[in-house]
Amino acid sequence: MTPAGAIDFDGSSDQVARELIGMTLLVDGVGGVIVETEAYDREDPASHSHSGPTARNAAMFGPPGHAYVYRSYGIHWCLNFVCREAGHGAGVLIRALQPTHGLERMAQRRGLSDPRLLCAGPGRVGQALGITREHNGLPLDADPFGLLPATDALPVVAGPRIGISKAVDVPWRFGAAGSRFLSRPFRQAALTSM
DNA sequence: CCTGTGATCAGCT
DNA sequence: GCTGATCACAGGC
Repeated sequence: MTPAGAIDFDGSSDQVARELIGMTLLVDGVGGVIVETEAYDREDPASHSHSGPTARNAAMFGPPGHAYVYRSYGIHWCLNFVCREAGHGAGVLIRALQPTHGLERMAQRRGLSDPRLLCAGPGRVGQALGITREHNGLPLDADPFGLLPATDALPVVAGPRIGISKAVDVPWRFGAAGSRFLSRPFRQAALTSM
Protein backbone atom coordinates (compact mmCIF):
# COMPACT_ATOMS: atom_id res chain seq x y z
CA MET A 1 0.00 0.00 0.00
CA THR A 2 1.37 3.37 -1.00
CA PRO A 3 1.48 6.15 1.61
CA ALA A 4 -1.41 7.87 -0.13
CA GLY A 5 -3.22 4.59 -0.64
CA ALA A 6 -5.03 5.01 2.64
CA ILE A 7 -7.40 7.46 0.99
CA ASP A 8 -9.41 7.30 -2.22
CA PHE A 9 -8.85 10.53 -4.12
CA ASP A 10 -11.33 9.40 -6.77
CA GLY A 11 -14.07 10.20 -4.27
CA SER A 12 -16.00 13.45 -4.08
CA SER A 13 -14.05 16.40 -2.70
CA ASP A 14 -16.30 16.81 0.33
CA GLN A 15 -15.83 13.17 1.26
CA VAL A 16 -12.07 13.37 0.76
CA ALA A 17 -11.94 16.60 2.76
CA ARG A 18 -13.66 14.81 5.64
CA GLU A 19 -11.46 11.72 5.43
CA LEU A 20 -8.26 13.78 5.43
CA ILE A 21 -8.92 15.06 8.95
CA GLY A 22 -6.56 13.15 11.25
CA MET A 23 -4.12 12.06 8.54
CA THR A 24 -0.53 13.30 8.67
CA LEU A 25 0.83 15.43 5.82
CA LEU A 26 4.58 15.78 5.35
CA VAL A 27 6.64 17.72 2.81
CA ASP A 28 10.31 16.77 2.96
CA GLY A 29 9.60 15.26 6.36
CA VAL A 30 8.06 18.46 7.75
CA GLY A 31 4.39 18.75 8.65
CA GLY A 32 1.72 17.43 10.99
CA VAL A 33 -1.81 16.17 11.48
CA ILE A 34 -4.41 17.67 9.12
CA VAL A 35 -7.00 19.37 11.33
CA GLU A 36 -8.84 21.63 8.84
CA THR A 37 -9.82 21.30 5.16
CA GLU A 38 -12.24 22.78 2.64
CA ALA A 39 -13.80 21.07 -0.39
CA TYR A 40 -14.25 22.67 -3.83
CA ASP A 41 -15.95 21.33 -6.92
CA ARG A 42 -16.45 22.38 -10.53
CA GLU A 43 -20.18 22.94 -9.98
CA ASP A 44 -19.28 25.25 -7.11
CA PRO A 45 -19.24 28.99 -7.96
CA ALA A 46 -16.61 29.58 -5.25
CA SER A 47 -14.14 27.16 -6.86
CA HIS A 48 -11.19 28.17 -9.03
CA SER A 49 -12.26 25.40 -11.42
CA HIS A 50 -15.80 26.69 -11.87
CA SER A 51 -15.10 28.47 -15.16
CA GLY A 52 -13.14 25.60 -16.69
CA PRO A 53 -9.43 24.88 -17.19
CA THR A 54 -6.91 27.74 -17.26
CA ALA A 55 -3.13 27.92 -16.97
CA ARG A 56 -3.41 28.43 -13.23
CA ASN A 57 -5.91 25.72 -12.35
CA ALA A 58 -4.70 23.08 -14.85
CA ALA A 59 -3.62 20.74 -12.03
CA MET A 60 -7.19 20.66 -10.74
CA PHE A 61 -8.22 19.04 -14.02
CA GLY A 62 -5.33 16.58 -13.90
CA PRO A 63 -5.21 13.21 -12.15
CA PRO A 64 -6.57 12.83 -8.59
CA GLY A 65 -4.07 12.41 -5.78
CA HIS A 66 -1.89 15.22 -7.10
CA ALA A 67 -1.20 18.70 -5.72
CA TYR A 68 -2.80 21.92 -6.93
CA VAL A 69 -0.84 24.95 -5.70
CA TYR A 70 -1.98 28.53 -6.27
CA ARG A 71 -0.91 32.02 -5.25
CA SER A 72 -3.39 33.69 -2.93
CA TYR A 73 -3.80 37.47 -2.81
CA GLY A 74 -0.50 37.76 -4.65
CA ILE A 75 1.42 36.65 -1.58
CA HIS A 76 0.63 33.23 -0.14
CA TRP A 77 1.04 29.73 -1.58
CA CYS A 78 -1.90 27.47 -0.86
CA LEU A 79 -1.94 23.67 -1.19
CA ASN A 80 -4.85 21.58 -2.48
CA PHE A 81 -5.32 17.87 -3.15
CA VAL A 82 -6.99 17.04 -6.48
CA CYS A 83 -10.04 14.74 -6.23
CA ARG A 84 -12.52 12.80 -8.36
CA GLU A 85 -11.84 11.57 -11.84
CA ALA A 86 -9.26 13.39 -13.99
CA GLY A 87 -10.81 16.34 -15.76
CA HIS A 88 -13.38 17.07 -13.13
CA GLY A 89 -11.78 20.06 -11.43
CA ALA A 90 -12.40 19.14 -7.80
CA GLY A 91 -10.04 19.59 -4.89
CA VAL A 92 -9.47 19.99 -1.18
CA LEU A 93 -7.72 23.01 0.34
CA ILE A 94 -5.45 22.17 3.27
CA ARG A 95 -6.28 24.89 5.79
CA ALA A 96 -4.51 23.88 9.00
CA LEU A 97 -2.17 21.31 10.55
CA GLN A 98 -1.28 20.35 14.07
CA PRO A 99 2.52 20.50 13.79
CA THR A 100 4.23 17.23 14.69
CA HIS A 101 7.29 16.87 12.43
CA GLY A 102 10.10 19.39 11.89
CA LEU A 103 8.85 22.08 14.27
CA GLU A 104 12.23 23.78 14.14
CA ARG A 105 12.21 24.01 10.35
CA MET A 106 8.66 25.41 10.36
CA ALA A 107 9.52 27.97 13.02
CA GLN A 108 12.50 29.02 10.93
CA ARG A 109 10.40 29.51 7.79
CA ARG A 110 7.56 31.25 9.62
CA GLY A 111 9.67 33.46 11.85
CA LEU A 112 7.72 32.34 14.93
CA SER A 113 7.81 29.40 17.28
CA ASP A 114 4.28 29.30 18.72
CA PRO A 115 3.03 25.87 17.52
CA ARG A 116 -0.52 27.20 17.37
CA LEU A 117 0.43 29.78 14.73
CA LEU A 118 2.77 27.71 12.59
CA CYS A 119 0.13 26.09 10.36
CA ALA A 120 -3.20 27.73 11.34
CA GLY A 121 -4.38 28.89 7.90
CA PRO A 122 -3.77 27.91 4.27
CA GLY A 123 -1.09 30.55 3.65
CA ARG A 124 0.66 29.63 6.87
CA VAL A 125 0.62 25.94 5.95
CA GLY A 126 2.22 26.82 2.62
CA GLN A 127 4.95 28.88 4.23
CA ALA A 128 5.67 26.39 7.05
CA LEU A 129 5.95 23.46 4.60
CA GLY A 130 7.95 25.39 2.02
CA ILE A 131 5.27 25.05 -0.67
CA THR A 132 5.96 26.87 -3.95
CA ARG A 133 4.95 26.81 -7.60
CA GLU A 134 7.36 23.88 -7.96
CA HIS A 135 4.96 21.59 -6.07
CA ASN A 136 2.06 22.26 -8.42
CA GLY A 137 0.96 19.05 -10.15
CA LEU A 138 3.24 16.71 -8.21
CA PRO A 139 1.84 13.34 -7.04
CA LEU A 140 1.06 13.08 -3.35
CA ASP A 141 2.27 9.48 -3.02
CA ALA A 142 5.89 10.29 -3.87
CA ASP A 143 8.70 12.50 -2.69
CA PRO A 144 8.68 15.17 -1.37
CA PHE A 145 5.13 14.47 -0.20
CA GLY A 146 4.15 12.00 2.48
CA LEU A 147 0.63 11.17 3.59
CA LEU A 148 0.23 8.89 6.60
CA PRO A 149 -3.00 7.23 7.77
CA ALA A 150 -4.72 8.58 10.89
CA THR A 151 -3.74 6.77 14.06
CA ASP A 152 -6.92 7.80 15.87
CA ALA A 153 -10.37 8.51 14.41
CA LEU A 154 -10.87 12.17 15.29
CA PRO A 155 -14.42 13.51 15.65
CA VAL A 156 -15.07 15.76 12.63
CA VAL A 157 -17.13 18.95 12.58
CA ALA A 158 -18.36 20.79 9.47
CA GLY A 159 -19.38 24.35 8.76
CA PRO A 160 -19.39 27.12 6.16
CA ARG A 161 -16.17 27.84 4.27
CA ILE A 162 -14.02 30.87 5.06
CA GLY A 163 -13.07 33.87 2.94
CA ILE A 164 -15.47 33.28 0.05
CA SER A 165 -18.42 35.35 -1.13
CA LYS A 166 -20.23 32.77 -3.26
CA ALA A 167 -21.96 29.58 -2.10
CA VAL A 168 -21.48 30.67 1.51
CA ASP A 169 -24.25 28.30 2.59
CA VAL A 170 -22.41 25.15 1.48
CA PRO A 171 -20.97 23.52 4.66
CA TRP A 172 -17.78 22.23 3.07
CA ARG A 173 -15.29 23.27 5.72
CA PHE A 174 -14.21 20.34 7.91
CA GLY A 175 -12.20 20.25 11.10
CA ALA A 176 -11.02 18.15 13.99
CA ALA A 177 -13.50 18.85 16.79
CA GLY A 178 -12.01 20.91 19.60
CA SER A 179 -8.56 21.24 17.99
CA ARG A 180 -6.47 24.18 19.19
CA PHE A 181 -4.70 24.37 15.81
CA LEU A 182 -7.57 25.57 13.59
CA SER A 183 -7.36 28.78 11.57
CA ARG A 184 -10.62 29.76 13.27
CA PRO A 185 -12.96 27.92 15.64
CA PHE A 186 -16.14 26.27 14.39
CA ARG A 187 -19.13 28.20 15.63
CA GLN A 188 -21.21 25.13 16.34
CA ALA A 189 -21.06 21.46 15.56
CA ALA A 190 -23.55 21.51 12.68
CA LEU A 191 -22.49 18.05 11.58
CA THR A 192 -20.43 15.42 13.34
CA SER A 193 -19.17 12.11 12.12
CA MET A 194 -16.82 9.30 13.14
C1' DC B 1 -11.78 41.96 21.80
C1' DC B 2 -12.51 44.22 17.21
C1' DT B 3 -11.85 46.87 12.60
C1' DG B 4 -8.89 48.73 8.92
C1' DT B 5 -5.06 48.48 5.67
C1' DG B 6 -0.93 47.15 2.92
C1' DA B 7 1.46 43.63 0.39
C1' DT B 8 1.09 42.06 -4.57
C1' DC B 9 -0.63 38.89 -8.62
C1' DA B 10 -3.67 35.84 -11.75
C1' DG B 11 -7.98 35.88 -13.65
C1' DC B 12 -12.06 37.96 -15.01
C1' DT B 13 -15.60 41.80 -16.54
C1' DG C 1 -9.28 48.10 -13.64
C1' DC C 2 -11.02 45.29 -9.74
C1' DT C 3 -11.55 41.08 -6.96
C1' DG C 4 -10.08 37.48 -4.13
C1' DA C 5 -10.10 29.92 -1.20
C1' DT C 6 -4.78 35.53 3.04
C1' DC C 7 -1.85 37.26 6.62
C1' DA C 8 0.42 40.55 9.76
C1' DC C 9 0.40 44.58 11.94
C1' DA C 10 -1.53 48.92 13.80
C1' DG C 11 -4.83 51.23 16.39
C1' DG C 12 -9.32 51.69 19.13
C1' DC C 13 -12.52 49.92 22.44
